[in-house]
Amino acid sequence: MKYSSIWTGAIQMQAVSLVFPQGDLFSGLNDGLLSRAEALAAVDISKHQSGPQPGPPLPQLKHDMVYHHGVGGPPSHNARPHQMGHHGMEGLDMLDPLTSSSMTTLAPMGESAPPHHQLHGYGAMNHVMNHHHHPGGLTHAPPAHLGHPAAALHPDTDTDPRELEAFAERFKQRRIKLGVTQADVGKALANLKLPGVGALSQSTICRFESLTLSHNNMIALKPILQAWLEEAEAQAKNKRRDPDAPSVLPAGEKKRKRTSIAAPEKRSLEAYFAVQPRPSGEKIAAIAEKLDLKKNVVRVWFCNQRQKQKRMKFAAQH
DNA sequence: ATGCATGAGAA
DNA sequence: TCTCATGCATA
Repeated sequence: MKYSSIWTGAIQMQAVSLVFPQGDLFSGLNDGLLSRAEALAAVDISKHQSGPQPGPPLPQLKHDMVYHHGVGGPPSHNARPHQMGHHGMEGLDMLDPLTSSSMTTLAPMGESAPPHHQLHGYGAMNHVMNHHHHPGGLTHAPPAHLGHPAAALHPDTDTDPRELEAFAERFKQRRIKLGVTQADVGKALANLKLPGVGALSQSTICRFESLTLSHNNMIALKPILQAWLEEAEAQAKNKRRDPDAPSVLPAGEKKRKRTSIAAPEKRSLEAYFAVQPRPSGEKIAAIAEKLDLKKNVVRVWFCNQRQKQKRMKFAAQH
């Protein structure tokens, strides 16, 4: 068995705050520069705030809060700046995956150019497309109710992060009490037959409970899950359940293969991300080549990374 | 519980 | 092309 921890040796070292000309690093995109950017970024990254990007206009500069895992814990959120796998000196003294190109560590992503059939077979997708207005930019601070509660009337209460957090917590507990799994909830949602609401995956339910969804997503899902919870508890109370189980398990669908990015490459990507969260297509291509990854893989990685930043899990928000 | 991915819709 | 909501696959 292999139970290797990715954070190979958390070599601690003083965080050296290096300053470097960011412009040069990416304007050229040379091997050396890339490596250097990676190395420097790896050390300097402490907490980047997505400031106004010089490139594309960001119409929806929302909040980007720190997140951390460690769900399942009490509602007490801990404030803690997230940190990536800090490794420090590899780029400075040694270990430079880009230039030395001796990354013989592992390369599980063997598919160089397979007939990528992107089918993901599964024909019951239902999107809870809700286009709410954005929280405006921040995660908090409901204006001011001038006196009356008005609980379910306006978004103030519904969008309150603390309310969501509280609900998620309650939801999880009661769900467990009912002896229902996250996957069960997901499927059961379809049985609720609420307009536009179908089944959801275990992933989504899990993320809801752990608040690892975007603020808007949380808000959209809350009423749905709340509805399920009430229904489920009602049935549990009556102790009855009609044995109608449509278990129409899909026969055999093609399996999607999950490419896994090795630790060294991942560290590089994180370093690049620290200096430029939104690299252009060309830069992505260059990075992909350097790391010997498919361009699409790199692109998607950046997309997902950006999404992560926007997730909930407001640590020091309130 | 979370990493990598898809797809629709917005820019 | 990016964002956003979601999901499959997997640690």
